[in-house]
Amino acid sequence: MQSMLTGSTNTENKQSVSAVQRIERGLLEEIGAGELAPGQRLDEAGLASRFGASRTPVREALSRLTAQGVLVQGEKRGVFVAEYSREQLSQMFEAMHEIEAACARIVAQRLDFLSRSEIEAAQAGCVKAAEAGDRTEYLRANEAFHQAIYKATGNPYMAEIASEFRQRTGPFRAKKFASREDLLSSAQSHQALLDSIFSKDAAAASKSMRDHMAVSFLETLKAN
Amino acid sequence: MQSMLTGSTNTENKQSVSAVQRIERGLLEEIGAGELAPGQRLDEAGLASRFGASRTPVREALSRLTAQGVLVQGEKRGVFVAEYSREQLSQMFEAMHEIEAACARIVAQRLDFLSRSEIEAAQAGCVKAAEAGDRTEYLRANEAFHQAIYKATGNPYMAEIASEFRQRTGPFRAKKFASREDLLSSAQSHQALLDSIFSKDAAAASKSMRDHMAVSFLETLKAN
DNA sequence: GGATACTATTTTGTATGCAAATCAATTTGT
DNA sequence: ACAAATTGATTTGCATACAAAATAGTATCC
Repeated sequence: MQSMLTGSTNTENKQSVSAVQRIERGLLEEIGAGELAPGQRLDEAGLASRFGASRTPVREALSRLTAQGVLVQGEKRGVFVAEYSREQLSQMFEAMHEIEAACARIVAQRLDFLSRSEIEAAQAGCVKAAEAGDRTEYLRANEAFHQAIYKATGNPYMAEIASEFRQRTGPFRAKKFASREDLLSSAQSHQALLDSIFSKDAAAASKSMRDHMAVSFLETLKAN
Repeated sequence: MQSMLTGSTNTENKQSVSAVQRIERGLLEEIGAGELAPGQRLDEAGLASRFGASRTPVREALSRLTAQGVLVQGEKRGVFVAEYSREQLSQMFEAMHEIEAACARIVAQRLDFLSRSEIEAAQAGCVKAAEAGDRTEYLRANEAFHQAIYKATGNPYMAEIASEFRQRTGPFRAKKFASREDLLSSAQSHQALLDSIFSKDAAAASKSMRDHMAVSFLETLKAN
């Protein structure tokens, strides 16, 4: 009778996402999408009612996101969506720069067939979105592209920190890509990077990624 | 009258550390010192009574440390001190490798007088501890040395992730340095690195750091 | 004797309540 | 009229309580 309620099918059970996880994911999504702007204050009670939970899980989620650097604790009161000065943005991008370049170097040295397919598929998605001029779709495809590269390092820790920085800079990068030309240009830059990687030239791969990131940084600065 | 009690002098007020912070720091310290070994299970209630607090702040601290990767959630029940297989250790060190090398490269390009003094002071501490054969002191000095380099990058985010990896690998690296020779050798390796950095040779600095880290990794593997 | 089912205990996740801290606003004094 | 102070309203941090989940232990049945 209540067996239907107590849990979904045992096979493939998605381990009944805890409220904390729901809230954490939800917030990340909203921040990533720019719905919660940098500098915005987050009210515990408000979030609690909005997510249909009590303050306790909200608190835990905020805590974790703060530890990840997505949120910051204000001087006195309140938790805020992390907001970075231009100097901080610049420093953050420098760090991203280094990490992404390291990823590219590693991938160039260690690429296997499966990863190559995945990366190529992701790039195909980027090209398609760029040609269609679909900005939203390109943002998603671009994300997948970079994630594919991280994954191809075969090193979950590299992937982890790279993803973390991506998340932290996400709200700022989200303002990029004003025109269809920007999308096409970005996709082209991807292709240059892939050429280096697929030719297993670690130094060239690293440099291509640096170039790509440098452009990305400039665009981001312009947009913020 | 009570002005003495309500707060220490308003200048330099240490903003009355919250219980969460006390617990978080305490756990980090114990883990770093190896008192809490990798794989050890952490009991919420136990920690609560041990730190003289309730489960709520303990929970928050555990949550944050989990987000930082210092702790991991077990399959079903319990939070554990992160424990890494040899493969995972290897991957973690590879990531550290890359980050530390990037730091060295940046520092070589950007070294200012103050940072140089700080690094040299830290290195002096390492040499002194090594010559004295004081392992405990060397571990501390070595930590200070690496932190000085991170700081010298002028990039808090690079410093942050580098520190994070240092923290995560800390319990494993702590088993290194069996003999006085090991200490001296490590200090010598530092010196080579500094020579590269001070000569502003970014490529050489990066390579020196890689060499240093490679040795560190091998020693760590042997000890674990 | 071994396996399965049922109960009990430990443990986690969430809710609520309360006290201390911070911010805002009104009032008071000069 | 403006600065300082006091009061009032949010809001945070922590503690406790309770319910659901999971493991361990026990008993029962074959």
